[in-house]
Amino acid sequence: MPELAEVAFFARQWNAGMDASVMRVTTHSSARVFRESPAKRIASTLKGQALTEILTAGKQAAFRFSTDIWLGIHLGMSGRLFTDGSRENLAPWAEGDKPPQPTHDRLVLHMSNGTALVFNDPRMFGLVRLYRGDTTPPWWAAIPPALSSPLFTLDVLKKVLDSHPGVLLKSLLLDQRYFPGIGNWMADEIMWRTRLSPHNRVRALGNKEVRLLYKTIREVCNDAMEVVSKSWYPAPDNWLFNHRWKRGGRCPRDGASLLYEQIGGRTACWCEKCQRQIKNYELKIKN
DNA sequence: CTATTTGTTTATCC
DNA sequence: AGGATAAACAAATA
Repeated sequence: MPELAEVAFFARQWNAGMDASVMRVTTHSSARVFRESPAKRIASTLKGQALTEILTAGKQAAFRFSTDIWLGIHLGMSGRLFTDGSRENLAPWAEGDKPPQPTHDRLVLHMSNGTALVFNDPRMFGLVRLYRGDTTPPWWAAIPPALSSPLFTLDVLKKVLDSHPGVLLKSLLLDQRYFPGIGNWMADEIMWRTRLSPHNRVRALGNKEVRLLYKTIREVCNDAMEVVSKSWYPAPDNWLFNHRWKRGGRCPRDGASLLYEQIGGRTACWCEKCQRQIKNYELKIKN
């Protein structure tokens, strides 16, 4: 579930514990999410420390305690953050979906102000890790600048594209080394808004497409943050987003049936009618 | 029973 | 070397 804006939404839930300190920690200590940092060590380190800062970048969240303790959480495929008070009625599952089951709570921080901060992850592809230091952890500093920041320039994008000419564009968009926070739905949304078929390889893009891609990446990130990170969904109906989940969906632009295909190991949803395949370089030469 | 899933890493092959 | 593919991780859902 969680991509850029969903991660930001979930991380915000833990604001309820801001400035309070950790009284008690409960963990599902054998859980795979603790594969890098043992649950016991996390629990003993956090005890008595105050939550002082919440950060998100890409698909990752970091919680700073006191001054030099950093709790990093990656939500993986099914991870969620909430407080015990909102377990039943938080927006992501308020309408119909089952609330998170307590048996899937992997880490719970019982805070001095009475709130409990919960990390719940049924599938356990998520990751919890701990770091001590005066500055952000190495794995945090390694996350590239946000795609919405001034540091992500057209020139940066061009260099990334130049370094991977043979890759499917959609696959490249999923690469967290270059596009932090973009996941499967955002990548499909970007491809759809640029009217480029997911079968296009990077080298097929001309200058015009690269500029359009740049604008669209930023637009989708900004839209997602604007709509999702503060109040969750629904998304506007003129996004591909609303139409891509159930098979049989139709393109909001032209009403054509959406296609679902495995491309680059992931399910791509796209509209054959309005998303075009750019003629490849070899064909151009022959013509 | 089957196949599917909003993520990532690793192995393997071409 | 660069890139594709499958598998692995684990659990719910259709």
